[in-house]
Amino acid sequence: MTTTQDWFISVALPVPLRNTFDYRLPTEADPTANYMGCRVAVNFGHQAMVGIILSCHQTSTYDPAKIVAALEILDHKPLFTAELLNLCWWAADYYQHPLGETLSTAMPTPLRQGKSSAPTLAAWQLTTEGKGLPETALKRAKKQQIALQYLLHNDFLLDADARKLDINSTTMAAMQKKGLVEKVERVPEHQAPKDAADQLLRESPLALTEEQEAALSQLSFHRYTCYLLEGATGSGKTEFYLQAIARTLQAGKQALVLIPEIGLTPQTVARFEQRFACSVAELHSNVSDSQRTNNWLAARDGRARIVIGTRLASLCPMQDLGIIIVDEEHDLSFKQQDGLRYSARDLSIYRANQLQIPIVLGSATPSLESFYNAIHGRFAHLRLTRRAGAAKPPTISRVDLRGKTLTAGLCDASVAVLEKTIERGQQAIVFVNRRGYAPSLLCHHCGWIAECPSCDANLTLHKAPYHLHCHHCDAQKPVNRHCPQCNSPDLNPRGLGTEQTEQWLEERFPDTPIIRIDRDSTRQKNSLQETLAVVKSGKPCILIGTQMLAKGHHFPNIALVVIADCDQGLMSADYRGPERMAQLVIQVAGRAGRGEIPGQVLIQSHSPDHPLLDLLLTKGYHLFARQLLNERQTAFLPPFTHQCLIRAESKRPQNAIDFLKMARQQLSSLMPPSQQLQYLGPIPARMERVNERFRYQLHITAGSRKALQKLLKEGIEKIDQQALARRTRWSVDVDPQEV
DNA sequence: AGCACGCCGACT
DNA sequence: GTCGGCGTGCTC
Repeated sequence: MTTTQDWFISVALPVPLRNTFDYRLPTEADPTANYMGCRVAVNFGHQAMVGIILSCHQTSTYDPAKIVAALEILDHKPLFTAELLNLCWWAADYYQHPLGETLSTAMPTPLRQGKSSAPTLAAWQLTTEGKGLPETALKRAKKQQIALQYLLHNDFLLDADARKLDINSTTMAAMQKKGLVEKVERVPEHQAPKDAADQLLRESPLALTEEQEAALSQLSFHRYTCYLLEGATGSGKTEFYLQAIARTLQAGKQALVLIPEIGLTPQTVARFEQRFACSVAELHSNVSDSQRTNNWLAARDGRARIVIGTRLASLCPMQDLGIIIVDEEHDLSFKQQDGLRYSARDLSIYRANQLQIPIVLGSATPSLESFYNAIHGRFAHLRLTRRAGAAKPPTISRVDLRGKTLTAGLCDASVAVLEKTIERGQQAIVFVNRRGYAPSLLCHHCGWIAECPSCDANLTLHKAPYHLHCHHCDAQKPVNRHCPQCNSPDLNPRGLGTEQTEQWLEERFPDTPIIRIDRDSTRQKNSLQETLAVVKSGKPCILIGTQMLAKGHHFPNIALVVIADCDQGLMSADYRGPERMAQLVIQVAGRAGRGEIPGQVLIQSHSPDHPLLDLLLTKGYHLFARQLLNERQTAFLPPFTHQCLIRAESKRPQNAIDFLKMARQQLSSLMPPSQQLQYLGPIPARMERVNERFRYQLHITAGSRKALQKLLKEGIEKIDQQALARRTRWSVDVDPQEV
């Protein structure tokens, strides 16, 4: 006779430790049950924590006398399916991150904190008073009457169904005030909605072009293939996704759609909801914690048929996943930049492979990694070359800035074209890649520049409100009236920011709406959608914005796009600069001329003859990408090699440097440098000091991914054992995006 | 990561 | 005489 006391569970806890911890099963638990993937509350050290049960066994390698009982098992049904657990295990391993923290990042915050995982749905129920009403009551409030009639025939009105009946929350609130209805929590029924095809679709699909049809016919739904879907803006990528998903849903399986971090994209979601009658669950940071939890659980239970979200959605449990779509796969936001530094794209490729399902990476400007994989046959290459409908590709021209006077970042020639565009009643976009008024404040007399006291960075001048702002540590201070060095009052803004262009254009085009879209403007106004309504109305206006504006919004009346400065990408110290520049140019060009209007793109540059820019504009992204790949191959750079970056930071610079020296020594004693393995560092990070902390890094470049993984697995373990490792704040970044 | 324990400086 | 600085060690 065994009791729960004889059973041990291995628990992963959200601590930066690379081992798991054994506990005894709580006495009330059932030793025959399978608790793998369930949360468990435990005492750990001096505090209570929530961990994930990894396994259950009758022996432990830890001294049994020291093992205490876990407090309580928190889930009836595992939060982590075997599939998700395997995925997280892989991620923890590949990205060298502790498993407990990895599992923790996969969960929505309330679940992390131990809140109940019993999924509930908000619903409305009639009160006794409400039940007494005749069906014909509430004639004067149409929406309320519809709700009443529904409730007289059904026990509950789910919030989700209310939306389908076009009844909003104010209607229900009004009825609640009258005492007719009350709010209740309903446990969702376990339906397996394998609807017939005609019930899945809310609208009929668009007719496919020959090209789309051909691409779609290449998809196989019953085994793993990674497809690179390369298609220009407007070539119908989304329709391709929609029809691929429809076929997946018909087969009774779920779809996962990953999109870049939303700057301006509720549109994508709307498009999915418009097409499909089944439930679409959103998972991104604009969804409230409780809603996110509900959606996460709905995905696990199969109630959500389509999950659409940002990179965090890639770590969501799916009951029966049938396809993964990664839209704008080249987008940097798919790589997490702290904690578990995972790439949602790469993780999803692994996931699709494990599940033996298709995955589609879509982009007009594929990342060099994906492009390389497509060329070498690891990915299936699908191409959509034609713009759907009447839209023609825009004309792209370069504006030589050499020797030209610039006003608010624009030269006379560009302003003249802007003017003509507005006169024709059309809309224009001006891209400026820095927010604020000017990236620095300079003393004209002695050359002093306003610097951040905590970072190696200049302070950015903002005018609305008027202050100096550090974009790296967020410090803010009032603008100096006199130079602190020479007391001269002659302090001038230097360089260009979005506010400056906005201000000048407002003076230059007093009768035209000037709309600025960047992180500052969207933070202040919650009414982004209203602002955008002006744009959608099609009336002449000028939009000014950072990259944010380039991401997936569709404005039909944009005739002109001006890129104020594309030189930064060309001159960048980061070897990925040109790739980014090209992606921006092509993406931005896609904003121009999507309706009937022919588009025009002006690229302002001080080096308009730069060979890479020339190649991109005359030969297109494909040949440009091939050229970059050649350069990368010669330079022993990704995707021909694989990199890892070990970062360390400390208030005392020597501390971080010493740690990295030790790390390098440990690693190179395992695998000495060779032609196939290079170490570089410790070297200062691009910005050495941020927020009073000094940052250094060690670069490791390896010819093979396998070798790099082996080195890291063994090396990190050794590094971890050193005393220095505990004193230093350090992290590992496998496949870094930013070097 | 947290948190406690522990051993040295400026304060009521 | 104490409050509190952060170095070191530990967590099943």
